[in-house]
Amino acid sequence: MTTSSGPDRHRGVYGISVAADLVGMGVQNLRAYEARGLLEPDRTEGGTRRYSADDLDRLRRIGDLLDAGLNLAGIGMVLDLEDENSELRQQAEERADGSTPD
DNA sequence: CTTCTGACA
DNA sequence: TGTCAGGA
Repeated sequence: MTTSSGPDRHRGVYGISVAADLVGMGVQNLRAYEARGLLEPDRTEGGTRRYSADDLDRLRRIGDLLDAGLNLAGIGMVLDLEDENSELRQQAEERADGSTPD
């Protein structure tokens, strides 16, 4: 298990500067997205943002949606719908035990 | 690292 | 509208 680490998908430990570098954006952009409600990274005791791998993936989605011509307001709605759709699909998977409609 | 304000494409 | 830049 190597130091019994929890799930590494969420609660990742990425500082805002490293997260901004990974997504190729400025730190100010990441804060602007959070101000618009596009994502909500974890906050440490000192108030520093902690971006997880899931947050990094969401930041990349923001860049793609921005390139698609959407604005921060529209991106927030899309992200919210995508998150809801993912959850609905997961619940549907639990009900369909081994059906695999595909 | 945080937040705010200012200016630019 | 979104991004970049500076200063506190």
